[in-house]
Amino acid sequence: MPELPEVESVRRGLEPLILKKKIIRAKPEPGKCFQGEARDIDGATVVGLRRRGKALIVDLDNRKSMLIHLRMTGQLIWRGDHSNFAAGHPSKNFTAELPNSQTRVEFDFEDGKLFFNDQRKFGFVKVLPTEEVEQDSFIASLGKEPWDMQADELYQKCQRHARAPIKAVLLDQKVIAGIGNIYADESLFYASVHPETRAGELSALQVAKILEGACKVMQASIDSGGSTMATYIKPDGSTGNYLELFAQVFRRDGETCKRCGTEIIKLRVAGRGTHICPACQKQGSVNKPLNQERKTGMKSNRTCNANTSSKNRKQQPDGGNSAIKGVKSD
DNA sequence: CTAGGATCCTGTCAGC
DNA sequence: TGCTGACAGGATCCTA
Repeated sequence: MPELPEVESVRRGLEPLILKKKIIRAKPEPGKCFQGEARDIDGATVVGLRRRGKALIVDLDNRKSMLIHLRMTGQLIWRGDHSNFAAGHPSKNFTAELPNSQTRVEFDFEDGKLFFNDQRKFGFVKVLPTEEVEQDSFIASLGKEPWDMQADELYQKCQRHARAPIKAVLLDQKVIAGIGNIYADESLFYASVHPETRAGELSALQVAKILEGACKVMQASIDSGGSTMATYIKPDGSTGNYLELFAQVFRRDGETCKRCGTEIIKLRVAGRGTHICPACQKQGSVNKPLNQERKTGMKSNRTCNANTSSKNRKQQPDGGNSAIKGVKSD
């Protein structure tokens, strides 16, 4: 499920491949996945690739732009004469023969083809005048990028959504842009906050910690390439899960917490599958944050908090570690 | 106004 | 083996 780091990986990966290149022809499949006029793209040259939240914006030299949203299962796959690149929702399409049944738009360039694939048709490519991109209803309503947001600003927004579970607030793109289900879970684990905690009950310190977690986890994911072909297809040709590179809780239910060894569990919060360490993220522990800590000293859930200073926190637990669990290596 | 549920869509997988 | 239903979850729409 492409979130901010995945879209940023798409942007960075595609930029050297299609910037200043001419789109000879756009071939959209009929349906909602393509909005606007394909002929506005034909013959245009790409002059910029931008990202806002989870949206990718491709600017063309004819004052038109393409607003691309991958939603849940979208992918952008480049097949060039001299290069290949794929990113977005990891799937067999990264290496499959294209176009296929999931191809929604095909862009013919002079030296390659770009495929917009989307299994579930939730994503879209929208062609509109460049000057109208900022006024697009989705773009205009987006909150700030995590790294542009101050902790107290997020705290104020939490107060505004005081009765909503913090996870729902984090997923709200109007509050903060780019966080999806994966990074919401990871950020909350980082901050040792239970996802069902009402946003208004969080201390300013906890909100700051959540924001710090979001920035760190997403940055680490961007640095490792997000869900690109390179992270999905292992060097030996087998398919792995890019989440293994950084996920502490997401989709790790049944496995043990890397901090305390407790079994990760899955629950449903805000209508989403949600993964937590029940020991590190205790519900209600937020109601008495500081004074209880001071009184009782190191409680069990406090030990999980040990990585306040990122010093002892290794970026990537790679190197043939135990994180590689269900992946068949045969 | 907010919170929460249904909706869109298709492929996968568990269970019968 | 083959069918059915639950599930995946980003954003929007609708309801209370």
